[in-house]
Amino acid sequence: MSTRREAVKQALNEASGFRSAQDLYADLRAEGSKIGLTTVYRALQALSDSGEVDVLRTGEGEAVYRACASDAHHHHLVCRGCGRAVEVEGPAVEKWAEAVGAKHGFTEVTHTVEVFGTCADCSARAN
Amino acid sequence: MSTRREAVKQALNEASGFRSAQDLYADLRAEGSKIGLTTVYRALQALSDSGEVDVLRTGEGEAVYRACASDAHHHHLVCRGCGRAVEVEGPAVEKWAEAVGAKHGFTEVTHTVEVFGTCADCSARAN
DNA sequence: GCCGAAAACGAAAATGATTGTCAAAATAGC
DNA sequence: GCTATTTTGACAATCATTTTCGTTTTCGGC
Ligand SMILES: [Zn+2]
Ligand SMILES: [Zn+2]
Ligand SMILES: [Zn+2]
Ligand SMILES: [Zn+2]
Repeated sequence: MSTRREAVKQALNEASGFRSAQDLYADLRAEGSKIGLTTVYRALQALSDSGEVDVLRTGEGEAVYRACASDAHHHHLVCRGCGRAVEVEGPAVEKWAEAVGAKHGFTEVTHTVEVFGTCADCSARAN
Repeated sequence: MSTRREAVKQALNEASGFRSAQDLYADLRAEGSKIGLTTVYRALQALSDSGEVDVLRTGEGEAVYRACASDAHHHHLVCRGCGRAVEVEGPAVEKWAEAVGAKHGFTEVTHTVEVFGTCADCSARAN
C-alpha cells in the first residue's frame, strides 16, 4: 500500500462517520498534505474494491466512505446531523431479504439496508 | 396536473421497473413527444414530492423512479438484469430498524431497504 | 549508488446527471 | 379577444467523478 493510500485510510480512521472524497481531500490538505484530488478518488476506489472500507450513497447521490471495525457483513445507523455511524447487525433482516428473493424466484440476492436518525448529541444540541 | 406531467406519469406507469429521468425522456421522444429534458426532471421532482412515485438511487448514484401500486410504506425487490421491480413488505424489518435506532438513542428514525437479484426470466435467458 | 521499467501522482480537461436562467408558448380568467 | 399567470424547453452552469497524459517516485538489478 502506497504512502498516499495509507494517508487516505488514516484520514478515514480518524473520522467516526462517513466522509466523501471531497471531504477527505479537504481534510488532508488542511493538515498540510500535498495530495491531489485524483489520488484521493483512486485510493478510495482501491480501498473499497479490496473491502477495506464501506461505501454508500447519500440521498443526493454522493458516494461516502467509512473504515469499519467489522469485517463481517453489517449495516449502519447513521446520524443525519453529524454523520456519526454505528455498525449494526440484523440477522432477521438478512433472512427476510433471502426469503423475499426466493419467494419471487430471484437468485443471487443481495441487499442494501441503512438506518438514519438523529443521534442523542445532535438532538440535545438542537434544544 | 399539466399535460406534460401527465405524460411523464403515463410513461412511468407503462414501465414495470425503475426508470431514470434520461430513460423516460428517451421513451417519450421515441414515441413522438416534443417534451424537453428539463420538463421531465421537473415532472419527476413534483411527482416524488407529492408521493405519487417512489425514487431511489442506483449503485452509480443515478436517481430512478417508479409509479408504485401501493400507497403504503413498502420496499422493492429489483432485478439487476431487466430492472423489473416487485413491491414487498417486511414488518420485521420495520420493527428492527425502529429498535436499532432506539437502542442507540437515535430519534426520527427512517431507513432505506432495497433487495436486488436476478429474476427468473433473466436467469433463464442467461442459459 | 546508478539506471531504466513500472507504478503512482496530480493538474487539467472531459463526462454526465442534474439544476438554474430566461424568453417563448400555452392556459386561465375576464 | 386580451392580459396575467403558469408551464415549457433550449441552453448555460454546477458539481461529483473519471480520463488523459506528462511528470515524479519507487524499486529491482547491476
Ligand atoms: Zn449526530
Ligand atoms: Zn445485511
Ligand atoms: Zn430480470
Ligand atoms: Zn420499511
